[in-house]
Amino acid sequence: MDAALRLLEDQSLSSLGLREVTRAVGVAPAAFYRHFRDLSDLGVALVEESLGSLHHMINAVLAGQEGDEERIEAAVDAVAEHVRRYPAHIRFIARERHGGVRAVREAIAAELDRFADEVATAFCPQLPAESWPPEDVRMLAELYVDHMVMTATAFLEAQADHPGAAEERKVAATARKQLLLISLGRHHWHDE
Amino acid sequence: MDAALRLLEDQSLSSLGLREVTRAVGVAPAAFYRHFRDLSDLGVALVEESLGSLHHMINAVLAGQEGDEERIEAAVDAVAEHVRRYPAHIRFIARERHGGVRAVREAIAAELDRFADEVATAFCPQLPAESWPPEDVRMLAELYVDHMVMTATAFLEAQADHPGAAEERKVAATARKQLLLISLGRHHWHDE
DNA sequence: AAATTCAGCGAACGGCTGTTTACTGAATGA
DNA sequence: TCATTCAGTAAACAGCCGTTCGCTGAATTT
Repeated sequence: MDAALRLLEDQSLSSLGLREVTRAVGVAPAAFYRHFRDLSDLGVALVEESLGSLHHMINAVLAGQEGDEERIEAAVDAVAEHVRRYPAHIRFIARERHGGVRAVREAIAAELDRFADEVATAFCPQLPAESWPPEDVRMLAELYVDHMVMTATAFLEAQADHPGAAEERKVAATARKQLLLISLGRHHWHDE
Repeated sequence: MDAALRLLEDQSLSSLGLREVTRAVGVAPAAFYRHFRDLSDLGVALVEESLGSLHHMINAVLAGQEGDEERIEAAVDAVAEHVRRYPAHIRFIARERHGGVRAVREAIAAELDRFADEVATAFCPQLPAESWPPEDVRMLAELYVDHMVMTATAFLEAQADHPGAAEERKVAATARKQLLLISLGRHHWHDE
């Protein structure tokens, strides 16, 4: 799986060859079948590995009980740190989220749906129930999850194009402002 | 290009074969080289075709001088209609935006940057200049562009999973609410 | 009318692909 | 201790891949 992740840094899963993977590991092609049925099978395994670590990070941020701006700061920093530590994982997710392998796409979509559930239940107690019906909470959670993915890929491109930290700081500043803007909207939701 | 777009509906560009394209057209493999140097060359041509039509649509919506909610309605409807009309185009963009072919990724990023420029200049006259420095206008424009792409791919998945119009209406409702929330945040930007 | 560009042709090139087969030796468990 | 699972092997299979070559006929230009 590590070898595959490395190869997937500059190609997509649907063009990855089985032999290519075994060659990178230093193993006979047939040995692949001892571990995976398919390349798409390997793909869904990589989805679980890649989104598992992100999952822990998200929960940690969600558990913090700070105010709006502190939480935004913590979330953006956590995403930045995660991207710095596991760039290949999140590159894989960004690439295959709409990629050519159906099973992998569906695995990612299901996992991101679970993320949205958790964000929704984390935000629910903080929102006045009379102006936040469940479907509105859900739409807010989806906005947050999509924005997180968006921000993560922006960090990725920043560190790919420009190893220096300048571009990275610009991405962080933009992400913070966008989250602040969403927070403002959230506070004025349904108050005419 | 039409044949390639058709083949790319269920695979990504980096796994598309030159012979595969020529076979779909009914032409000898060597004929490909009369039109494109590479498959990535074909890719950037497809980017221009795909984002060109979207471009016109966006400008039409931006030119409309209605109020907030009317503009949101018009924008979401226009995106929905566009996805219905050119699903393969926008699927291609979603897939290759973070795909395995560098040149294509860069072409898409450059084009979306131009989109953000246009959104920024369209919104600029409506925003009080004292609370909206240029970089804040830019971050707003990027949020809108990313949300548009996000919404378009959501429509795509809705019509792929469920040919009926029910799922599609749900996506539209969510997108409208998210844009409304962003509008609220925009109106309360920097007013403590 | 002659010359030139153009798009396409068939054939060939070495090289890489996924998958199956039967076999091997080490680790594991009863 | 003996049987079984486990991970890996080499070899072979047919088939597809991108690319190059010289040639052809139509369209276009001069």
